[in-house]
Amino acid sequence: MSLREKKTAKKKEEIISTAVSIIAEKGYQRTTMEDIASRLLMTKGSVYYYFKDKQDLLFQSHQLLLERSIENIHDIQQLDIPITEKLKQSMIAHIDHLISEKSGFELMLKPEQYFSDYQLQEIQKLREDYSRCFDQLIAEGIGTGIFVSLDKKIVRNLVLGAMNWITQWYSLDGKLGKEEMSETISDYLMRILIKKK
Amino acid sequence: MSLREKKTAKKKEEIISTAVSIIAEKGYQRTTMEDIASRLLMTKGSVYYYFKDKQDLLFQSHQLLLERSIENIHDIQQLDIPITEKLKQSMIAHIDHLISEKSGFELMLKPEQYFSDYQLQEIQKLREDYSRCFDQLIAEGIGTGIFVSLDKKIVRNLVLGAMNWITQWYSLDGKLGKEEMSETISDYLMRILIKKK
Amino acid sequence: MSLREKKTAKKKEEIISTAVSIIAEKGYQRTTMEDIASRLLMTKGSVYYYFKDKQDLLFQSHQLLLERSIENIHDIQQLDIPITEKLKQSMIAHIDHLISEKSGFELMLKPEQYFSDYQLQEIQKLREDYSRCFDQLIAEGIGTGIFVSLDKKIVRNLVLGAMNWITQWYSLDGKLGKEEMSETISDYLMRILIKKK
Amino acid sequence: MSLREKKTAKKKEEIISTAVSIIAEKGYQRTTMEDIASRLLMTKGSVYYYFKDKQDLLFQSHQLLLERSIENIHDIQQLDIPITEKLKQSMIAHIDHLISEKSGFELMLKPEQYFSDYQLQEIQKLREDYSRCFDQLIAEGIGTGIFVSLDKKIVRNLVLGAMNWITQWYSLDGKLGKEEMSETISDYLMRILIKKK
DNA sequence: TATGAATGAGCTTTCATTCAT
DNA sequence: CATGAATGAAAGCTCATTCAT
Repeated sequence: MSLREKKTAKKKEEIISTAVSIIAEKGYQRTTMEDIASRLLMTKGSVYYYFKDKQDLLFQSHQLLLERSIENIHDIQQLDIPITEKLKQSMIAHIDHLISEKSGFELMLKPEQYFSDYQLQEIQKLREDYSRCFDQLIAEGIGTGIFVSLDKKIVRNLVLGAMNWITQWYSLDGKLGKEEMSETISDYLMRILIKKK
Repeated sequence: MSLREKKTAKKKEEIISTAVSIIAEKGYQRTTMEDIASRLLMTKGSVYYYFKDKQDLLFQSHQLLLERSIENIHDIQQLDIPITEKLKQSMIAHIDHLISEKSGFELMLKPEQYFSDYQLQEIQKLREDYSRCFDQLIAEGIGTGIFVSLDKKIVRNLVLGAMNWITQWYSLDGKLGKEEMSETISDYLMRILIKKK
Repeated sequence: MSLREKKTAKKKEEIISTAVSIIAEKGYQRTTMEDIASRLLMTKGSVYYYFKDKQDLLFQSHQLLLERSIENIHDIQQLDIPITEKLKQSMIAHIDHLISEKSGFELMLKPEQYFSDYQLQEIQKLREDYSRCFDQLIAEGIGTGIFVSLDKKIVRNLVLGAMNWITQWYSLDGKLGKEEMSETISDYLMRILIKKK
Repeated sequence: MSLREKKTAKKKEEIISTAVSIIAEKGYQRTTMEDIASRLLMTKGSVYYYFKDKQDLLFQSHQLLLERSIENIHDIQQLDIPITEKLKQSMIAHIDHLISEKSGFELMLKPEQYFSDYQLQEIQKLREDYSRCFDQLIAEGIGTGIFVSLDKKIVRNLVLGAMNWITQWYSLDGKLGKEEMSETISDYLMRILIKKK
């Protein structure tokens, strides 16, 4: 990658990161190109130099977030820890990611409204990658007899849903700190899978 | 209520119901007053005869849905069945409501972006009412020693989140029917609370 | 005039009087038929029973006000008092009328914007009638050598303009009462015409 | 001021000047942004690039006109001519300004209907500045014994009112030219103040 | 007569997008 | 590369007016 390309890439990431946070605050529709540009001390025109259009910016933003999430989970899967621990760590990572990015939760809801067919495919691929990570952990747990034998897709969806909802009710000023909260939540959710003696 | 008033009320409900379903499909911002009016074979002007502005229509729609949900739950609470059964039935009712209304999940996310201060208060009141129903069931279960003694607010939020997410992944064309699905999900979620033997 | 006709006439005057005062407050364009109807505890539809359209209501309102002004002046002209006194009284009557009606000063400005050709003619006729009264008084004063021989049309216009402007700056809470104010103003304006000794 | 800024400022003045003249013709409410834009061979959108909204355009227009009027009067006050002459020149300047700009007389009437609180304050400040100029001239004339000792605020208001009304009756096609007319009017109005021998 | 309901033309405003410089 | 300026399509909303009942 040439110096120029690096510079461009860096600028793009800068824009994406700003876009993500504004969109997370205000929602996609309510976020204007002007909002994004002005927070970056740029002009709208410049943003269009880096991104074809608003949707493209959105797409690349979403893509980046998903890729990072997947990396997080992959890293955890490499660790040499018990399966229950792996699943818990994955949950905690998911929660942390959500809270720190307050990421475009909105986009998760109706991606087909925001993305073109091609983009949608890419997004779906990434989502499936992500889901598969969880599925594998669950399957492994069931296989080794540690988890109850439930429908793994349903469990995965329930767990992800329960976690995604957190951004709606968790506020930092509450009594529980971020770490305790993640711990507690993952413990509670693990109860779905853990065998009763 | 006079005949006139009844007719007006009916028309309002008609509009609300159409609005709800279009907003559920396309999202609030993407739904135009024109969209709503034309599906009702009305003109925009007529819709404005019944609702002050778009936001007012949204507010009243959301309010109605919440009120209906609360009624559902209240009805279940009156039943003479064991606490576990009550909680399960409430979950099933919640899921059914979500699926049949495909209701504005979007609005649950950032109500402060959509509603005025006064409206927000009303909405919060209703939401709290609703949450409280679940909290009471959980508290009762813990009190009678049937449920594990977990933090009831957190459990409630996890359960609601897990259910709300359903609209994102559940499609009718799947293998499981609506009833089986609700059953399965509520069973799985009950596992969080049910004591291990 | 039958009873029915009388009732209708009375209702029309009621509407006109309300319309005049709201239009005086808010201006013609900003005044909606709804404003007028609701202050009368009527519905828009009813107002349309009495007046063809908004413009017609405006026209008849304006006409009525002008006719009343003309009557006032005519009455004064019949009095058996010196010419200077007659002119002063006329001024005072004009001022009183303005202040009590706060009447659609706005309409005086660009009648051609508000009225149809036919209506405009009627209005012009009345205005000329009114102006002529003043002109006659001035002409008489000049003829009898009491007033300086100035261009009577110009003087008349200056005097009327000076008076019409009053509504812009005179407020009842000032130090001068309504009567003193009319007195003072007419005195000052008479100075234009009164001969220097 | 950079070249860019100058260009922008010029464009703004261009828009203002067009807006002023259309508003003077048709009134504020009847003037649409489309009217203004199309006379400038622009699109509405472009006008909104320069002015926040219609009201803002109105405000800046009114402000500019007032500022120019004040400058005119200030210039005259600097001249080394007798007080009577100064007052007459000021009147003539006022009349000329009115006729050439046909300025938004409408706005003078009910500014509180058109402007926001902040804007109203600014406008009031300018109006007071302007009035004060006249007041000072009158006061000086009274002080030096050349003018009769009348209430200077009332005289000022009468004089301004008489002049403002001119736009209603003066038409260029009359027998008197613009200059003669201004001369005559100022002479007549001066008679209010000039001492009788 | 009176009215509730409906209509539609017209207006203000927003904003993604383009493009000459 | 960056930007100021311009554009135009679309949206929300208002309101005079009509009309069946």
